[in-house]
Amino acid sequence: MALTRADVIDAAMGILDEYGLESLSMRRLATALDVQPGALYWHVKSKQDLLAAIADRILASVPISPPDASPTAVRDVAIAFRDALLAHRNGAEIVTLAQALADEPLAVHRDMRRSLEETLDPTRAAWTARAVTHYVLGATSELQSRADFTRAGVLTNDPAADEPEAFLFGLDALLVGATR
Amino acid sequence: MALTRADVIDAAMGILDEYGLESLSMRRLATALDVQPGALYWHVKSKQDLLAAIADRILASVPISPPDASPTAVRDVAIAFRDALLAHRNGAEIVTLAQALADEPLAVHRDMRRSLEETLDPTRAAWTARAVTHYVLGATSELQSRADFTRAGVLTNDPAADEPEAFLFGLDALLVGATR
DNA sequence: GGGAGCATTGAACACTGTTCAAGAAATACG
DNA sequence: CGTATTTCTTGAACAGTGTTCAATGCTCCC
Repeated sequence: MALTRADVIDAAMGILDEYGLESLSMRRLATALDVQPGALYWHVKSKQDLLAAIADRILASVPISPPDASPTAVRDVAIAFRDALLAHRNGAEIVTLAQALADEPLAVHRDMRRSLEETLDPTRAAWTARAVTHYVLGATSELQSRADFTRAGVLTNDPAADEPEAFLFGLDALLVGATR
Repeated sequence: MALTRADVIDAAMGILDEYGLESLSMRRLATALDVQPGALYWHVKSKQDLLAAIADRILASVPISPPDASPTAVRDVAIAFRDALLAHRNGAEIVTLAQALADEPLAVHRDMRRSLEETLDPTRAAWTARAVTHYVLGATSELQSRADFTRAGVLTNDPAADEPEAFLFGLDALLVGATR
């Protein structure tokens, strides 16, 4: 049976979760699929294209909040955003990369922005959504890269057991400060 | 005259500012210094070591706030932090990388934390300093990567002319929310 | 002048992403 | 059925990456 784009992305996410982003090379992916490296380029335009597809998959589990968003909708979305990133190794790094290369903002960003427009003017809503996105990606990136180093044994340091609490503190501070 | 570690870092920053991080390879750096690639490894342990040194240089211009820090000290430091990042192409990306690989927090982070301890308990001060660091790095990273794409012509989109205002809005929101 | 230590070379190793003519396999059509 | 067409894969190569290391040059001090 012939390879599918979905197969390629599936296999890529498998390598990602098991061995990490730094091990995800086109050659390794090809080997995992029992195929020559060149074959991948029929299903995927480039490695960046592949990473963008992976980012989409990672973010697919973030629910879209309903139009009649409650005041805490943004908070909930941000938490779901973080959870989605944490569900896959190097999730935050990949989404950060993909977001930087995309010309459209992330769906989760637009969602938060829309929710915020219920209580803020459009400009401030946009600014706040951007701030929350940066904060979530930054905090989660650091957490995951520390986890990577701890795994590799180069960091014996405990990777912040107070992280969930610290994350919520910063998130709430941002939201309270923006909507005060 | 023999090469110096400082020479290597100087040349690296020259390439960085003129051609960007993606062009900063050890071979290109060696060529710029009229030297074989292997010679660099006498002055620099690895490329990561080089990037860490560059990150230090980038952050060297951020002043250390005095011990008797005023209430707005954190805000000033965060602004100086951002300015330092913006002073060099891909500054935010490099510092993010270096920070992830370092086992000690950034000096600017410790500085903000110390200032915040004048008005917050140590735990919240630490959380807030981390949040601000993530926010500054995230916001500046996005700004600079958009600038990169605009330079390359792949993005005709205007890279957010309201950026300084948006940045300050998010920063103030975070600080007000954390110290309310 | 000779020796010690600092600095550089040149070549190689093991990778990386990507391209592309050529061929194989599957599908559609007369 | 056979042929033509599209879909997919191969194998090989290209141009680059970070890094290592024996051999060699250079400089400075005794």
